[in-house]
Amino acid sequence: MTKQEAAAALRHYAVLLELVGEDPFRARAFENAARMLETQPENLDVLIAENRLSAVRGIGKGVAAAIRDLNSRGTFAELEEARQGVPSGVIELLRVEGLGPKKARTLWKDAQVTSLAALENAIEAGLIERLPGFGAKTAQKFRVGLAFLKSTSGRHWRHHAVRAAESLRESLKDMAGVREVFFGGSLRRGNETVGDLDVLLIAEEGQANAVRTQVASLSFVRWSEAGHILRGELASGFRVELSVTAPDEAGARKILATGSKEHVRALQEIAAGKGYTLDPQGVGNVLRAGSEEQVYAALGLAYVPPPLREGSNSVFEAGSRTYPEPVRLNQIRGILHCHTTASDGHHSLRELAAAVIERGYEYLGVADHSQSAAYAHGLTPERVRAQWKEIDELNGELTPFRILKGTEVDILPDGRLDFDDELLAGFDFVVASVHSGFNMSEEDATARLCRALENPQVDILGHPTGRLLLERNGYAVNHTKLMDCAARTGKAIELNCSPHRLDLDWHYLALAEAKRVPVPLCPDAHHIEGLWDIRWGVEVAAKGPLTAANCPSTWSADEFVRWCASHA
DNA sequence: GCCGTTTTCGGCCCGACTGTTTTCAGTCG
Repeated sequence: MTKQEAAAALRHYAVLLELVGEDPFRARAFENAARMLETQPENLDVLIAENRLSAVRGIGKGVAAAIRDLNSRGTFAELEEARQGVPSGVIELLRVEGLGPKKARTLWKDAQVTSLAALENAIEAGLIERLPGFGAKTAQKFRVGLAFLKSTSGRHWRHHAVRAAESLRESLKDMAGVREVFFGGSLRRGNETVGDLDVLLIAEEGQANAVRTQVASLSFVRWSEAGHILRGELASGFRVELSVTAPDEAGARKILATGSKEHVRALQEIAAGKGYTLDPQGVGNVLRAGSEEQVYAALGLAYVPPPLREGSNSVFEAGSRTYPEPVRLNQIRGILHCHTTASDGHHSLRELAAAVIERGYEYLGVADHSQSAAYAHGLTPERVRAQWKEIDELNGELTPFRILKGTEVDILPDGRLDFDDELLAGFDFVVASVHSGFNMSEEDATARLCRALENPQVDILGHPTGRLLLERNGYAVNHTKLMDCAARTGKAIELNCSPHRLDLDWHYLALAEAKRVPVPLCPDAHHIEGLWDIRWGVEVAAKGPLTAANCPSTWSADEFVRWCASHA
Protein backbone atom coordinates (compact mmCIF):
# COMPACT_ATOMS: atom_id res chain seq x y z
CA MET A 1 0.00 0.00 0.00
CA THR A 2 1.21 3.52 -0.75
CA LYS A 3 1.34 6.38 1.76
CA GLN A 4 -1.44 8.09 -0.14
CA GLU A 5 -3.71 5.05 0.01
CA ALA A 6 -3.08 4.58 3.72
CA ALA A 7 -3.71 8.28 4.33
CA ALA A 8 -6.99 8.06 2.39
CA ALA A 9 -8.11 5.17 4.59
CA LEU A 10 -7.25 7.12 7.76
CA ARG A 11 -9.21 10.11 6.47
CA HIS A 12 -12.14 7.90 5.61
CA TYR A 13 -12.09 6.56 9.15
CA ALA A 14 -12.02 10.12 10.52
CA VAL A 15 -15.13 10.99 8.50
CA LEU A 16 -16.92 7.90 9.79
CA LEU A 17 -16.05 8.87 13.38
CA GLU A 18 -17.56 12.30 12.87
CA LEU A 19 -20.71 10.83 11.36
CA VAL A 20 -21.31 8.45 14.25
CA GLY A 21 -20.84 11.37 16.63
CA GLU A 22 -17.53 10.28 18.17
CA ASP A 23 -15.19 12.69 19.91
CA PRO A 24 -14.31 15.16 17.13
CA PHE A 25 -10.74 15.42 18.42
CA ARG A 26 -10.23 11.74 17.90
CA ALA A 27 -11.37 12.19 14.30
CA ARG A 28 -9.01 15.11 13.91
CA ALA A 29 -6.14 13.02 15.25
CA PHE A 30 -6.63 10.58 12.36
CA GLU A 31 -6.84 13.44 9.88
CA ASN A 32 -3.64 14.97 11.19
CA ALA A 33 -1.92 11.60 11.07
CA ALA A 34 -3.01 11.15 7.46
CA ARG A 35 -1.60 14.52 6.49
CA MET A 36 1.69 13.91 8.26
CA LEU A 37 2.02 10.43 6.75
CA GLU A 38 1.62 11.83 3.22
CA THR A 39 4.40 14.33 3.70
CA GLN A 40 7.00 11.77 4.80
CA PRO A 41 9.80 11.52 2.26
CA GLU A 42 10.16 7.73 2.66
CA ASN A 43 7.62 5.23 1.38
CA LEU A 44 5.44 3.21 3.70
CA ASP A 45 7.42 -0.03 3.54
CA VAL A 46 10.57 1.74 4.72
CA LEU A 47 8.78 3.52 7.58
CA ILE A 48 7.34 0.24 8.79
CA ALA A 49 10.46 -1.87 8.27
CA GLU A 50 12.57 0.61 10.23
CA ASN A 51 9.88 0.93 12.91
CA ARG A 52 9.73 4.69 12.48
CA LEU A 53 5.99 5.31 12.17
CA SER A 54 5.60 6.49 15.77
CA ALA A 55 8.49 8.89 15.36
CA VAL A 56 6.32 10.88 12.95
CA ARG A 57 4.68 13.80 14.73
CA GLY A 58 0.96 13.12 14.97
CA ILE A 59 1.31 9.35 14.72
CA GLY A 60 1.23 7.55 18.07
CA LYS A 61 0.78 3.95 19.09
CA GLY A 62 -2.85 3.62 17.99
CA VAL A 63 -2.54 5.14 14.54
CA ALA A 64 0.75 3.33 13.92
CA ALA A 65 -0.98 0.00 14.57
CA ALA A 66 -3.77 0.97 12.17
CA ILE A 67 -1.24 1.89 9.47
CA ARG A 68 0.63 -1.38 9.90
CA ASP A 69 -2.66 -3.27 9.50
CA LEU A 70 -3.50 -1.21 6.43
CA ASN A 71 -0.18 -2.09 4.88
CA SER A 72 -0.37 -5.79 5.62
CA ARG A 73 -4.05 -6.51 4.98
CA GLY A 74 -5.57 -3.37 3.46
CA THR A 75 -7.77 -2.39 6.40
CA PHE A 76 -7.94 -2.21 10.20
CA ALA A 77 -10.49 -3.51 12.67
CA GLU A 78 -11.91 -0.15 13.82
CA LEU A 79 -12.35 0.97 10.21
CA GLU A 80 -14.33 -2.14 9.33
CA GLU A 81 -16.46 -1.73 12.43
CA ALA A 82 -17.17 1.93 11.67
CA ARG A 83 -18.05 1.05 8.07
CA GLN A 84 -20.73 -1.33 9.31
CA GLY A 85 -22.30 1.49 11.28
CA VAL A 86 -22.68 4.09 8.52
CA PRO A 87 -24.64 3.65 5.26
CA SER A 88 -22.33 4.48 2.34
CA GLY A 89 -24.80 7.03 0.96
CA VAL A 90 -24.45 9.16 4.09
CA ILE A 91 -20.79 9.78 3.25
CA GLU A 92 -21.89 10.93 -0.21
CA LEU A 93 -23.98 13.64 1.44
CA LEU A 94 -20.80 15.40 2.58
CA ARG A 95 -20.00 16.27 -1.03
CA VAL A 96 -22.83 18.82 -1.00
CA GLU A 97 -21.45 22.28 -0.27
CA GLY A 98 -22.51 23.54 3.13
CA LEU A 99 -23.38 20.04 4.33
CA GLY A 100 -20.94 18.86 6.98
CA PRO A 101 -20.85 15.86 9.33
CA LYS A 102 -23.30 17.28 11.87
CA LYS A 103 -26.00 18.05 9.33
CA ALA A 104 -25.39 14.74 7.56
CA ARG A 105 -25.90 12.96 10.86
CA THR A 106 -29.18 14.80 11.51
CA LEU A 107 -30.41 13.99 8.00
CA TRP A 108 -29.53 10.36 8.48
CA LYS A 109 -30.86 9.87 12.01
CA ASP A 110 -33.88 12.22 12.03
CA ALA A 111 -35.04 12.01 8.42
CA GLN A 112 -33.66 8.65 7.21
CA VAL A 113 -31.84 10.41 4.36
CA THR A 114 -29.07 8.01 3.33
CA SER A 115 -28.32 8.99 -0.28
CA LEU A 116 -28.04 12.03 -2.54
CA ALA A 117 -31.25 10.95 -4.28
CA ALA A 118 -33.06 10.73 -0.95
CA LEU A 119 -31.77 14.20 -0.05
CA GLU A 120 -33.18 15.59 -3.28
CA ASN A 121 -36.55 13.97 -2.62
CA ALA A 122 -36.61 15.25 0.96
CA ILE A 123 -35.87 18.80 -0.22
CA GLU A 124 -38.59 18.74 -2.84
CA ALA A 125 -41.07 17.28 -0.33
CA GLY A 126 -40.32 20.19 2.02
CA LEU A 127 -39.08 17.86 4.78
CA ILE A 128 -35.64 19.42 5.19
CA GLU A 129 -36.72 22.79 6.54
CA ARG A 130 -38.68 21.16 9.33
CA LEU A 131 -35.59 19.53 10.86
CA PRO A 132 -34.03 21.22 13.90
CA GLY A 133 -31.32 23.66 12.85
CA PHE A 134 -32.45 23.58 9.22
CA GLY A 135 -34.47 26.21 7.37
CA ALA A 136 -35.63 27.35 3.95
CA LYS A 137 -32.25 28.84 3.08
CA THR A 138 -30.44 25.65 4.04
CA ALA A 139 -32.76 23.67 1.77
CA GLN A 140 -32.13 26.09 -1.09
CA LYS A 141 -28.37 25.91 -0.54
CA PHE A 142 -28.50 22.11 -0.69
CA ARG A 143 -30.60 22.31 -3.86
CA VAL A 144 -27.90 24.40 -5.51
CA GLY A 145 -25.17 22.09 -4.20
CA LEU A 146 -26.94 19.02 -5.59
CA ALA A 147 -27.33 20.66 -9.00
CA PHE A 148 -23.59 21.41 -9.05
CA LEU A 149 -22.78 17.80 -8.15
CA LYS A 150 -25.00 16.58 -10.98
CA SER A 151 -23.22 18.88 -13.42
CA THR A 152 -19.84 17.39 -12.47
CA SER A 153 -21.02 13.80 -12.19
CA GLY A 154 -18.71 11.29 -13.88
CA ARG A 155 -15.86 13.77 -14.23
CA HIS A 156 -12.47 13.47 -12.56
CA TRP A 157 -9.51 15.71 -11.76
CA ARG A 158 -6.87 15.66 -14.45
CA HIS A 159 -4.14 14.26 -12.21
CA HIS A 160 -6.30 11.30 -11.26
CA ALA A 161 -7.19 10.66 -14.90
CA VAL A 162 -3.52 10.71 -15.91
CA ARG A 163 -2.68 8.24 -13.14
CA ALA A 164 -5.53 5.91 -14.18
CA ALA A 165 -4.51 6.14 -17.84
CA GLU A 166 -0.86 5.38 -17.09
CA SER A 167 -1.83 2.32 -15.11
CA LEU A 168 -4.20 1.12 -17.87
CA ARG A 169 -1.50 1.67 -20.48
CA GLU A 170 0.82 -0.63 -18.53
CA SER A 171 -1.79 -3.41 -18.73
CA LEU A 172 -2.37 -3.00 -22.46
CA LYS A 173 0.96 -2.14 -24.03
CA ASP A 174 2.53 -5.62 -23.95
CA MET A 175 -0.56 -7.41 -25.22
CA ALA A 176 0.14 -9.57 -28.29
CA GLY A 177 -0.68 -7.76 -31.52
CA VAL A 178 -0.84 -4.26 -29.97
CA ARG A 179 1.27 -1.69 -31.83
CA GLU A 180 0.22 1.41 -29.89
CA VAL A 181 -1.92 2.35 -26.91
CA PHE A 182 -3.46 5.75 -27.53
CA PHE A 183 -5.49 7.91 -25.14
CA GLY A 184 -7.76 10.52 -26.72
CA GLY A 185 -10.63 12.57 -25.31
CA SER A 186 -10.31 15.46 -22.90
CA LEU A 187 -7.24 13.78 -21.40
CA ARG A 188 -5.32 14.33 -24.65
CA ARG A 189 -6.81 17.76 -25.20
CA GLY A 190 -5.33 18.89 -21.89
CA ASN A 191 -8.61 19.70 -20.14
CA GLU A 192 -8.64 20.37 -16.41
CA THR A 193 -11.20 17.64 -15.75
CA VAL A 194 -11.72 14.36 -17.58
CA GLY A 195 -14.81 12.19 -18.01
CA ASP A 196 -14.36 8.82 -19.70
CA LEU A 197 -10.96 7.47 -20.69
CA ASP A 198 -11.09 7.16 -24.49
CA VAL A 199 -8.65 4.43 -25.48
CA LEU A 200 -7.65 3.43 -28.99
CA LEU A 201 -5.60 0.31 -29.50
CA ILE A 202 -3.79 0.27 -32.81
CA ALA A 203 -3.31 -3.37 -33.74
CA GLU A 204 -0.68 -4.88 -35.97
CA GLU A 205 -1.86 -5.67 -39.50
CA GLY A 206 -4.64 -8.27 -39.38
CA GLN A 207 -4.58 -8.54 -35.56
CA ALA A 208 -7.55 -6.31 -34.67
CA ASN A 209 -9.98 -9.13 -33.89
CA ALA A 210 -7.45 -11.05 -31.82
CA VAL A 211 -6.66 -7.94 -29.79
CA ARG A 212 -10.35 -7.20 -29.20
CA THR A 213 -10.85 -10.72 -27.85
CA GLN A 214 -7.97 -10.36 -25.41
CA VAL A 215 -9.21 -6.99 -24.19
CA ALA A 216 -12.73 -8.28 -23.63
CA SER A 217 -11.35 -10.96 -21.33
CA LEU A 218 -9.40 -8.57 -19.08
CA SER A 219 -10.47 -9.35 -15.54
CA PHE A 220 -9.93 -5.92 -13.95
CA VAL A 221 -12.46 -4.19 -16.21
CA ARG A 222 -16.19 -4.78 -15.98
CA TRP A 223 -17.30 -4.58 -19.64
CA SER A 224 -20.93 -3.64 -19.95
CA GLU A 225 -21.66 -4.25 -23.62
CA ALA A 226 -20.13 -5.51 -26.81
CA GLY A 227 -20.18 -3.94 -30.27
CA HIS A 228 -17.36 -2.17 -32.04
CA ILE A 229 -16.70 -0.07 -28.91
CA LEU A 230 -15.99 -1.76 -25.58
CA ARG A 231 -17.40 0.09 -22.60
CA GLY A 232 -16.10 -0.74 -19.17
CA GLU A 233 -15.42 0.53 -15.71
CA LEU A 234 -12.20 0.37 -13.73
CA ALA A 235 -12.05 -0.33 -10.01
CA SER A 236 -11.00 3.31 -9.55
CA GLY A 237 -14.41 4.38 -10.89
CA PHE A 238 -13.20 5.56 -14.30
CA ARG A 239 -15.36 4.64 -17.25
CA VAL A 240 -13.43 3.44 -20.29
CA GLU A 241 -14.41 3.50 -23.94
CA LEU A 242 -12.05 1.35 -25.92
CA SER A 243 -11.84 0.54 -29.60
CA VAL A 244 -9.35 -1.39 -31.69
CA THR A 245 -8.25 -0.26 -35.11
CA ALA A 246 -6.04 -1.32 -38.00
CA PRO A 247 -2.89 0.77 -38.63
CA ASP A 248 -4.19 2.23 -41.91
CA GLU A 249 -7.13 3.86 -40.13
CA ALA A 250 -5.14 5.10 -37.13
CA GLY A 251 -5.01 8.74 -38.26
CA ALA A 252 -8.77 9.16 -38.61
CA ARG A 253 -9.51 7.06 -35.54
CA LYS A 254 -7.18 9.16 -33.40
CA ILE A 255 -8.97 12.31 -34.53
CA LEU A 256 -12.35 10.78 -33.72
CA ALA A 257 -11.16 9.56 -30.33
CA THR A 258 -9.62 12.91 -29.43
CA GLY A 259 -12.63 15.16 -30.14
CA SER A 260 -13.91 17.60 -29.15
CA LYS A 261 -17.38 16.76 -30.44
CA GLU A 262 -17.64 20.23 -32.01
CA HIS A 263 -14.24 19.96 -33.67
CA VAL A 264 -15.03 16.52 -35.09
CA ARG A 265 -18.42 17.68 -36.32
CA ALA A 266 -16.77 20.57 -38.18
CA LEU A 267 -14.31 18.12 -39.77
CA GLN A 268 -17.12 15.76 -40.73
CA GLU A 269 -19.00 18.54 -42.50
CA ILE A 270 -15.94 19.45 -44.52
CA ALA A 271 -15.27 15.78 -45.29
CA ALA A 272 -18.86 15.30 -46.44
CA GLY A 273 -18.59 18.37 -48.69
CA LYS A 274 -15.66 16.72 -50.42
CA GLY A 275 -17.42 13.35 -50.72
CA TYR A 276 -15.43 11.62 -47.94
CA THR A 277 -16.63 9.92 -44.77
CA LEU A 278 -15.07 10.45 -41.37
CA ASP A 279 -17.26 8.48 -39.06
CA PRO A 280 -16.87 5.89 -36.30
CA GLN A 281 -18.81 3.48 -38.53
CA GLY A 282 -16.46 3.86 -41.46
CA VAL A 283 -13.57 5.88 -42.83
CA GLY A 284 -13.51 6.83 -46.50
CA ASN A 285 -10.64 5.52 -48.61
CA VAL A 286 -9.04 8.94 -49.03
CA LEU A 287 -8.95 9.35 -45.25
CA ARG A 288 -7.31 5.99 -44.63
CA ALA A 289 -3.99 7.10 -43.26
CA GLY A 290 -1.60 6.23 -40.45
CA SER A 291 -1.28 9.75 -39.10
CA GLU A 292 -3.61 12.58 -38.15
CA GLU A 293 -1.52 15.05 -40.16
CA GLN A 294 -2.30 13.10 -43.35
CA VAL A 295 -6.03 13.24 -42.65
CA TYR A 296 -6.07 17.00 -42.06
CA ALA A 297 -3.99 17.45 -45.23
CA ALA A 298 -6.37 15.26 -47.25
CA LEU A 299 -9.21 17.55 -46.14
CA GLY A 300 -7.22 20.61 -47.16
CA LEU A 301 -6.95 21.75 -43.54
CA ALA A 302 -4.22 22.95 -41.21
CA TYR A 303 -3.17 20.39 -38.60
CA VAL A 304 -4.68 21.43 -35.26
CA PRO A 305 -2.71 20.56 -32.10
CA PRO A 306 -4.95 18.45 -29.79
CA PRO A 307 -5.20 21.04 -26.96
CA LEU A 308 -6.69 23.53 -29.45
CA ARG A 309 -9.42 21.22 -30.77
CA GLU A 310 -12.19 22.93 -28.81
CA GLY A 311 -15.31 24.49 -30.28
CA SER A 312 -16.72 24.46 -33.80
CA ASN A 313 -14.47 27.27 -35.06
CA SER A 314 -11.23 25.37 -34.41
CA VAL A 315 -10.82 24.20 -38.03
CA PHE A 316 -8.76 26.20 -40.54
CA GLU A 317 -7.80 26.00 -44.20
CA ALA A 318 -4.31 24.63 -44.86
CA GLY A 319 -1.66 27.33 -44.82
CA SER A 320 -4.01 29.92 -43.31
CA ARG A 321 -2.68 29.78 -39.82
CA THR A 322 0.32 29.12 -37.61
CA TYR A 323 -0.01 28.35 -33.95
CA PRO A 324 2.13 29.98 -31.27
CA GLU A 325 4.37 27.48 -29.44
CA PRO A 326 2.98 26.73 -25.98
CA VAL A 327 5.30 26.95 -22.98
CA ARG A 328 7.01 23.61 -22.25
CA LEU A 329 7.90 22.10 -18.89
CA ASN A 330 11.62 22.18 -19.63
CA GLN A 331 11.46 25.94 -20.18
CA ILE A 332 10.41 26.62 -16.59
CA ARG A 333 13.35 28.15 -14.69
CA GLY A 334 11.81 29.03 -11.34
CA ILE A 335 9.07 27.88 -8.98
CA LEU A 336 6.88 30.73 -7.74
CA HIS A 337 4.27 30.68 -4.96
CA CYS A 338 4.75 27.93 -2.42
CA HIS A 339 4.20 27.62 1.31
CA THR A 340 6.56 26.58 4.13
CA THR A 341 6.04 25.41 7.68
CA ALA A 342 5.98 29.11 8.64
CA SER A 343 2.33 29.15 7.47
CA ASP A 344 0.41 26.06 6.33
CA GLY A 345 3.12 24.25 4.34
CA HIS A 346 4.66 20.96 5.46
CA HIS A 347 8.32 21.54 4.65
CA SER A 348 10.91 24.06 5.73
CA LEU A 349 12.51 26.63 3.47
CA ARG A 350 15.65 24.53 3.37
CA GLU A 351 13.79 21.33 2.42
CA LEU A 352 11.86 23.05 -0.36
CA ALA A 353 14.99 24.71 -1.70
CA ALA A 354 16.87 21.39 -1.72
CA ALA A 355 14.05 19.70 -3.66
CA VAL A 356 13.89 22.51 -6.21
CA ILE A 357 17.69 22.56 -6.64
CA GLU A 358 17.69 18.80 -7.17
CA ARG A 359 15.24 19.22 -10.05
CA GLY A 360 17.52 21.76 -11.69
CA TYR A 361 15.52 24.95 -11.17
CA GLU A 362 17.26 28.30 -10.66
CA TYR A 363 15.07 29.89 -8.02
CA LEU A 364 12.25 29.36 -5.53
CA GLY A 365 9.67 32.03 -4.80
CA VAL A 366 8.30 31.48 -1.31
CA ALA A 367 4.87 33.03 -0.64
CA ASP A 368 3.48 32.18 2.80
CA HIS A 369 0.10 33.47 3.98
CA SER A 370 -0.40 36.87 5.62
CA GLN A 371 -1.58 37.63 9.14
CA SER A 372 -5.37 37.57 8.70
CA ALA A 373 -5.25 33.99 7.38
CA ALA A 374 -5.32 32.68 10.95
CA TYR A 375 -6.44 29.18 9.96
CA ALA A 376 -3.26 28.88 7.89
CA HIS A 377 -1.02 30.32 10.61
CA GLY A 378 -0.46 33.45 8.54
CA LEU A 379 2.71 35.45 9.25
CA THR A 380 2.75 38.64 11.29
CA PRO A 381 5.11 41.42 10.12
CA GLU A 382 7.60 40.33 12.80
CA ARG A 383 7.59 36.74 11.53
CA VAL A 384 7.94 38.01 7.95
CA ARG A 385 11.14 39.84 8.91
CA ALA A 386 12.45 36.74 10.65
CA GLN A 387 11.79 34.72 7.48
CA TRP A 388 13.64 37.34 5.39
CA LYS A 389 16.66 36.92 7.66
CA GLU A 390 16.51 33.15 7.26
CA ILE A 391 16.26 33.54 3.46
CA ASP A 392 19.26 35.86 3.38
CA GLU A 393 21.32 33.30 5.31
CA LEU A 394 20.22 30.41 3.08
CA ASN A 395 20.91 32.43 -0.05
CA GLY A 396 24.45 33.05 1.16
CA GLU A 397 24.86 29.31 1.46
CA LEU A 398 23.05 28.18 -1.70
CA THR A 399 24.27 30.73 -4.25
CA PRO A 400 23.92 30.87 -7.26
CA PHE A 401 20.52 29.33 -6.44
CA ARG A 402 18.19 31.96 -5.09
CA ILE A 403 15.19 32.00 -2.78
CA LEU A 404 12.95 34.97 -3.58
CA LYS A 405 11.12 36.69 -0.73
CA GLY A 406 7.42 36.62 -1.49
CA THR A 407 4.06 36.63 0.22
CA GLU A 408 0.55 35.50 -0.60
CA VAL A 409 -1.15 38.48 0.96
CA ASP A 410 -4.88 38.30 1.61
CA ILE A 411 -7.10 40.68 -0.31
CA LEU A 412 -9.49 42.04 2.33
CA PRO A 413 -13.23 42.37 1.53
CA ASP A 414 -12.85 45.99 0.40
CA GLY A 415 -9.84 45.29 -1.84
CA ARG A 416 -7.23 46.60 0.56
CA LEU A 417 -4.37 44.28 1.52
CA ASP A 418 -3.54 42.48 4.74
CA PHE A 419 -0.04 44.06 5.05
CA ASP A 420 0.86 47.75 4.85
CA ASP A 421 2.72 49.12 1.83
CA GLU A 422 5.94 49.58 3.73
CA LEU A 423 6.19 45.89 4.58
CA LEU A 424 5.03 44.85 1.08
CA ALA A 425 7.81 46.96 -0.43
CA GLY A 426 10.37 44.72 1.28
CA PHE A 427 9.35 41.59 -0.66
CA ASP A 428 10.87 40.57 -3.99
CA PHE A 429 7.38 39.70 -5.20
CA VAL A 430 3.81 39.95 -3.91
CA VAL A 431 0.96 37.58 -4.79
CA ALA A 432 -2.45 38.88 -3.69
CA SER A 433 -5.32 36.41 -3.26
CA VAL A 434 -8.87 36.19 -1.92
CA HIS A 435 -9.42 33.59 0.83
CA SER A 436 -12.57 34.82 2.53
CA GLY A 437 -15.85 36.53 1.76
CA PHE A 438 -16.71 34.48 -1.34
CA ASN A 439 -20.32 35.63 -1.48
CA MET A 440 -19.89 38.65 -3.72
CA SER A 441 -21.64 39.83 -6.83
CA GLU A 442 -19.59 39.75 -10.05
CA GLU A 443 -19.35 43.53 -9.90
CA ASP A 444 -18.11 43.59 -6.30
CA ALA A 445 -15.63 40.74 -6.85
CA THR A 446 -14.18 42.39 -9.96
CA ALA A 447 -13.87 45.73 -8.17
CA ARG A 448 -12.21 44.04 -5.18
CA LEU A 449 -9.62 42.29 -7.36
CA CYS A 450 -8.96 45.42 -9.43
CA ARG A 451 -8.42 47.52 -6.34
CA ALA A 452 -5.82 45.01 -5.15
CA LEU A 453 -4.07 45.09 -8.55
CA GLU A 454 -3.99 48.87 -8.42
CA ASN A 455 -1.75 48.73 -5.35
CA PRO A 456 1.73 49.33 -6.81
CA GLN A 457 3.25 46.74 -4.46
CA VAL A 458 1.20 43.87 -5.92
CA ASP A 459 2.79 41.87 -8.74
CA ILE A 460 0.59 38.83 -9.25
CA LEU A 461 -3.10 38.10 -8.68
CA GLY A 462 -3.43 34.61 -7.13
CA HIS A 463 -6.12 32.04 -8.10
CA PRO A 464 -8.41 34.71 -9.61
CA THR A 465 -11.80 33.04 -9.09
CA GLY A 466 -11.12 30.86 -6.04
CA ARG A 467 -12.74 27.91 -7.80
CA LEU A 468 -12.15 24.33 -6.67
CA LEU A 469 -12.68 22.01 -9.63
CA LEU A 470 -15.59 19.59 -9.15
CA GLU A 471 -16.19 21.13 -5.69
CA ARG A 472 -17.24 24.74 -6.04
CA ASN A 473 -17.48 27.38 -8.72
CA GLY A 474 -15.72 30.24 -6.94
CA TYR A 475 -16.97 33.81 -7.20
CA ALA A 476 -18.03 35.28 -10.53
CA VAL A 477 -15.48 37.62 -12.13
CA ASN A 478 -15.69 39.84 -15.19
CA HIS A 479 -12.53 38.52 -16.84
CA THR A 480 -12.46 41.18 -19.55
CA LYS A 481 -12.45 44.01 -16.99
CA LEU A 482 -9.95 42.14 -14.84
CA MET A 483 -7.60 41.57 -17.77
CA ASP A 484 -7.91 45.23 -18.78
CA CYS A 485 -7.03 46.25 -15.23
CA ALA A 486 -4.00 43.94 -15.15
CA ALA A 487 -2.83 45.28 -18.52
CA ARG A 488 -3.26 48.89 -17.42
CA THR A 489 -1.41 48.39 -14.13
CA GLY A 490 1.25 46.12 -15.65
CA LYS A 491 0.44 43.15 -13.39
CA ALA A 492 0.36 39.39 -13.85
CA ILE A 493 -2.41 36.86 -13.20
CA GLU A 494 -1.28 33.43 -12.06
CA LEU A 495 -2.38 30.14 -13.49
CA ASN A 496 -2.57 28.27 -10.20
CA CYS A 497 -1.33 24.76 -11.09
CA SER A 498 -2.93 22.87 -8.22
CA PRO A 499 -4.92 20.16 -10.03
CA HIS A 500 -7.87 21.13 -7.84
CA ARG A 501 -7.81 24.72 -9.09
CA LEU A 502 -6.14 25.33 -12.49
CA ASP A 503 -7.34 28.90 -12.06
CA LEU A 504 -6.93 31.20 -14.25
CA ASP A 505 -9.25 29.19 -16.51
CA TRP A 506 -7.54 28.38 -19.83
CA HIS A 507 -10.36 30.02 -21.79
CA TYR A 508 -8.87 33.41 -20.80
CA LEU A 509 -5.24 32.66 -21.70
CA ALA A 510 -5.68 33.96 -25.25
CA LEU A 511 -7.04 37.21 -23.83
CA ALA A 512 -4.04 37.48 -21.49
CA GLU A 513 -1.71 36.85 -24.43
CA ALA A 514 -3.46 39.48 -26.55
CA LYS A 515 -3.32 42.09 -23.80
CA ARG A 516 0.26 41.12 -22.83
CA VAL A 517 -0.73 40.21 -19.29
CA PRO A 518 1.95 37.82 -18.02
CA VAL A 519 0.74 34.48 -16.63
CA PRO A 520 3.17 32.69 -14.29
CA LEU A 521 2.60 28.96 -13.67
CA CYS A 522 2.38 28.74 -9.88
CA PRO A 523 2.17 25.39 -8.08
CA ASP A 524 0.83 26.90 -4.81
CA ALA A 525 2.62 23.94 -3.22
CA HIS A 526 2.10 23.06 0.44
CA HIS A 527 4.52 20.12 0.34
CA ILE A 528 7.36 18.93 -1.86
CA GLU A 529 5.25 16.69 -4.10
CA GLY A 530 3.02 19.69 -4.80
CA LEU A 531 5.94 21.56 -6.38
CA TRP A 532 5.64 19.36 -9.45
CA ASP A 533 1.96 20.26 -9.93
CA ILE A 534 3.40 22.78 -12.37
CA ARG A 535 3.06 19.91 -14.86
CA TRP A 536 -0.75 20.22 -14.88
CA GLY A 537 -0.46 23.94 -15.47
CA VAL A 538 1.81 23.36 -18.47
CA GLU A 539 -0.63 20.84 -19.94
CA VAL A 540 -3.63 23.12 -19.56
CA ALA A 541 -1.65 26.19 -20.69
CA ALA A 542 -1.21 24.55 -24.11
CA LYS A 543 -4.91 25.25 -24.66
CA GLY A 544 -4.41 29.04 -24.70
CA PRO A 545 -1.81 28.65 -25.72
CA LEU A 546 0.31 30.47 -23.19
CA THR A 547 3.73 31.22 -24.69
CA ALA A 548 7.03 31.00 -22.85
CA ALA A 549 7.70 34.68 -23.44
CA ASN A 550 4.50 35.64 -21.60
CA CYS A 551 5.14 33.24 -18.72
CA PRO A 552 7.32 34.72 -15.93
CA SER A 553 8.16 31.21 -14.70
CA THR A 554 10.45 30.92 -17.74
CA TRP A 555 12.30 34.12 -16.93
CA SER A 556 15.53 34.27 -14.89
CA ALA A 557 15.29 35.37 -11.25
CA ASP A 558 16.85 38.73 -12.19
CA GLU A 559 14.40 39.29 -15.04
CA PHE A 560 11.48 38.41 -12.81
CA VAL A 561 12.56 40.63 -9.89
CA ARG A 562 13.32 43.50 -12.29
CA TRP A 563 9.84 43.13 -13.77
CA CYS A 564 8.31 43.20 -10.27
CA ALA A 565 10.22 46.39 -9.45
CA SER A 566 9.16 48.01 -12.72
CA HIS A 567 5.61 48.78 -11.58
CA ALA A 568 6.27 49.37 -7.88
C1' DG B 1 -5.92 9.66 19.41
C1' DC B 2 -1.76 12.63 20.11
C1' DC B 3 1.08 15.72 22.57
C1' DG B 4 3.58 17.67 26.30
C1' DT B 5 4.60 17.57 30.53
C1' DT B 6 4.11 21.01 36.59
C1' DT B 7 4.47 12.56 34.10
C1' DT B 8 -1.38 11.81 34.01
C1' DC B 9 -4.72 14.73 31.95
C1' DG B 10 -6.25 19.01 29.59
C1' DG B 11 -6.14 21.01 25.16
C1' DC B 12 -6.32 20.16 20.42
C1' DC B 13 -5.96 26.43 14.38
C1' DC B 14 -9.19 30.15 14.84
C1' DG B 15 -12.01 33.65 13.03
C1' DA B 16 -15.65 34.85 9.54
C1' DC B 17 -19.83 33.92 7.87
C1' DT B 18 -24.45 32.11 7.59
C1' DG B 19 -28.70 30.68 9.07
C1' DT B 20 -31.40 29.70 12.62
C1' DT B 21 -32.78 31.11 16.81
C1' DT B 22 -33.35 34.68 20.09
C1' DT B 23 -27.60 33.27 21.84
C1' DC B 24 -25.43 29.72 19.12
C1' DA B 25 -24.17 25.71 16.00
C1' DG B 26 -22.23 24.31 11.83
C1' DT B 27 -19.27 24.96 7.92
C1' DC B 28 -15.39 26.68 5.66
C1' DG B 29 -10.82 28.26 4.55
